[in-house]
Amino acid sequence: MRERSLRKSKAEAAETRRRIVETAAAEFKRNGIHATALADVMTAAGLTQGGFYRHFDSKDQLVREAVAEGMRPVVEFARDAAADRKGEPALKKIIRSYLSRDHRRNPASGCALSALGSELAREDAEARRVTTKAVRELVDIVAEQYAVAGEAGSREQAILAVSALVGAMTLSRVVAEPKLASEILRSTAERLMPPFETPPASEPAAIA
Amino acid sequence: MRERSLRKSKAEAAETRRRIVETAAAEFKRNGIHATALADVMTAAGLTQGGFYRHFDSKDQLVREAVAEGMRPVVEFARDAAADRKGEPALKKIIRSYLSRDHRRNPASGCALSALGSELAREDAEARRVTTKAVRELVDIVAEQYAVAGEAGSREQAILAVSALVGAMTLSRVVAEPKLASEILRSTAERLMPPFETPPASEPAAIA
DNA sequence: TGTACATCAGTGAACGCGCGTTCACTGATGTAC
DNA sequence: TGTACATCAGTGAACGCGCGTTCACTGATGTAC
Repeated sequence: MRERSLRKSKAEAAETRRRIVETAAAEFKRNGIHATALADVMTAAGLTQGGFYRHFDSKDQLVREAVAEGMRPVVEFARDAAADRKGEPALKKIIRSYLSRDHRRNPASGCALSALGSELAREDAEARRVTTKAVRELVDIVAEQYAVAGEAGSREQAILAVSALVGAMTLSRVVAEPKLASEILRSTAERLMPPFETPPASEPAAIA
Repeated sequence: MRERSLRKSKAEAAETRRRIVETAAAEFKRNGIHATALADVMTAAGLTQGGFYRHFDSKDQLVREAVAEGMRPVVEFARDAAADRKGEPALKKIIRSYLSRDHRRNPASGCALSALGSELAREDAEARRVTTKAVRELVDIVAEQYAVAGEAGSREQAILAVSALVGAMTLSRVVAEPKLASEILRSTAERLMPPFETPPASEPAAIA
C-alpha cells in the first residue's frame, strides 16, 4: 500500500509531522498519555517507529504538541457556536454537545480536559501552559455567552459551567452503570441550561 | 531500623497488607496509577518489592483495592460533615474543604476522582464498580444536604455540584497560573454555595 | 506443657518483556555548478 | 536545462533500562503430637 522508504518532499514531511501530532492527540485521549507507546502512535499514523525522531526530539515534545492539538476541537466548537448565534443558543449548543453521548463514547475526538485531566495535572510546565491557554479561551467564550444571555456574574458562572462540563464528562466515563452515567450528563446539562426565557427576576441571581 | 526477614504473625501480616493498600492509594493519587511502580509502593510502605505477591495476585488487584481506599477520605468527610449539622452548614463545609488550597496541594490524601479521574475511566470493570459506589454515596449525601437546605431538584443539583467539584479541582491542578487556579476554586465554591438565607423566591428555582 | 516440623511473611536477586531512543541504511529530493 | 552529489524522510533492527512477576532462601510462627 504505502511505498517503502523513499525520502519525502518538504511539503510531504510537514504533512507527515502534522499527521503524527493529530494521531497522537487522538491516541492519548483514547488510551492515556502514559499508556500510549510511540510505536502505537506511529503505527496508527501509518508509519514505522524509527521515523519518529526525524520530527521530534522526544516523546515529551510530542506530548506538548499533542495536548495543544487535543484541546482544539472543543475550543473551536465553542467559538463556532458563539459565532453562529450568541448568548443562550450558543450556550445550549455548547453544553448539549459537550455532554452528549457521542462525546462520552468518543474521547479520542473530544475534549482533552475530560479525557486526560488528571494526567495533564502531572505534565511539565509547557504542556500545562498550552492547556491553560485553552481553558482561558473556553472560559472567556462561555462567559460572553452567559453575559449576552443576561446572566449576572457571568464569569463566575462560566467557570462553574466549564468545571461542571469537565467533571460530569469525566464522571460519566468512570461510572460503570450506564443509567447513572446518563443521569450525570442529563442532570448537569439541565442545571447549566436554565430556562433563560423566564425573566431574571431578582437582581442577585439565585444560583440554585 | 526494620528487622530483616523474619516471618510475621498473621495479625502483623494483615496490618502490612492494609499498609500496602493505603500507601498505594496515596502514591497512585500523587503520581498516577500507570506512573507508579510496585517497587515505589513497596518502598514507600517500608518493604521490599519481593514481598508484594504474598499479599496480592497482581498490580491490577492492588489497583482495585487502592481505588476503593482512595475514595474513602472524601466520602467519610462528607458523611461526617452531614452527621454534624445537616443542610447548608454541611454543604458549606464539604464544598470549602473539597475546593480548598490544601486539597489542591495534596492530591495524595485527597479525592481519587480529581486525582485519577481520567485514568479511572480506563480501569477494568471492578475498579470502576467500586468507584461508582463511592460516586453514588457522595451524590446521595450532597443531595440530602441540598434537600434539607430547601433546594428544589436537590438530586439534580447534587449531581451538578459533585461534577463541578471534581472538574474544578482537576482544572485548578492542570492550570499553570496560580491566579487562575485560585479563581477556579473560588468561583466554583461561590456558585455552589448560594446565600440560602435569601428565601427561594420563585418556585422553579432559577439556576443561574 | 514441650518438641518437631511445616508454613509462610518478607528479602534480595533474577527474568523477560515493553518502550523510549539510537543507528545503519535506502533512495528520492533538492541544490550547486 | 542537465548533471553530480549531499541531504534527509522513512525503514527496520537493535540497545538498554524499567517494571511486573518469579524464585530460592531465611527464620519466626503456628500446629500436630
